[in-house]
Amino acid sequence: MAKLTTQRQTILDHINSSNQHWNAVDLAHDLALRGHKIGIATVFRGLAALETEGLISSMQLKDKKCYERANKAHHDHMVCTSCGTIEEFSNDTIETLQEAAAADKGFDMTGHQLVIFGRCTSCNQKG
Amino acid sequence: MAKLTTQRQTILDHINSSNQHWNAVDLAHDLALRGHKIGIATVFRGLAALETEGLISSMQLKDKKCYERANKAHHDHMVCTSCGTIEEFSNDTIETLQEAAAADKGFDMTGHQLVIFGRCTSCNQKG
DNA sequence: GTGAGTGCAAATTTTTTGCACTGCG
DNA sequence: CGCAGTGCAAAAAATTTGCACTCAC
Repeated sequence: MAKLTTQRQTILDHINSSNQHWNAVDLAHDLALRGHKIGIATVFRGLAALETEGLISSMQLKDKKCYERANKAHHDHMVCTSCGTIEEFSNDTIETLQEAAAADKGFDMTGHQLVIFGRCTSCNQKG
Repeated sequence: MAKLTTQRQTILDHINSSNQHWNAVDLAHDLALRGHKIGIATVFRGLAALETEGLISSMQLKDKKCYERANKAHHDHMVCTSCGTIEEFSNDTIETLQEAAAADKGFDMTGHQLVIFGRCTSCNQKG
């Protein structure tokens, strides 16, 4: 069991008190703005430790890993390619079909990642 | 319309004549082994150009972009976390449900990425 | 000769690592 | 003391970019 140090507590609180998806760099920057200067390596290691403990979850985008609160039901993500907004959605049928597809190929499925790209409602309205 | 130079032709032929998923670095290395030394930047630019022309397709993993032949029906990927093998699968129902989920959120869906992680058959047998 | 393409090396970006140092039990 | 955690700076790894050079039309 990793230690929940002051820095990690700060990181955890910040993630828990927001509904956003944070990547290490942005989170470190935002914390610094609020007076919590934490070394970037500590943020990376802290996030990994918190995820290992199950205190936060993550999703991987091509260029960065984003962390979010853990107390949510499983869901997948929709990313707006225009403004970067991340929305969540879930569909049990899709989940089931994925398992079936894996079984069909003899895969012992351990996880999956489904990301839908597109333009969100507000970006669409802006043209 | 980009030019199909000697280098790009070489890259294209290599991808078309194999059923594998290539990332730029591995492809450049493999081509070099076969006597086709192409600068890594040229490989990156060539792959991007070929994809723009629709001559090859790609999938994005967290740490690298993999290119494959374009003359295939749409499919998603299953990646073995043990040996790195990439298998393909497709499921129309999943595709449809994704569109429905996007529409439900008011997203103008432009693409998606579904990757299933797990252990492939042969890795499972090895224990 | 003009513009796209090439190759090399330097720069970028995200994340990891080495290492000396700090803090708590 | 013993050790996990921290911070900084250097290292990795994939990809991009600046720039001089080459080549086909």
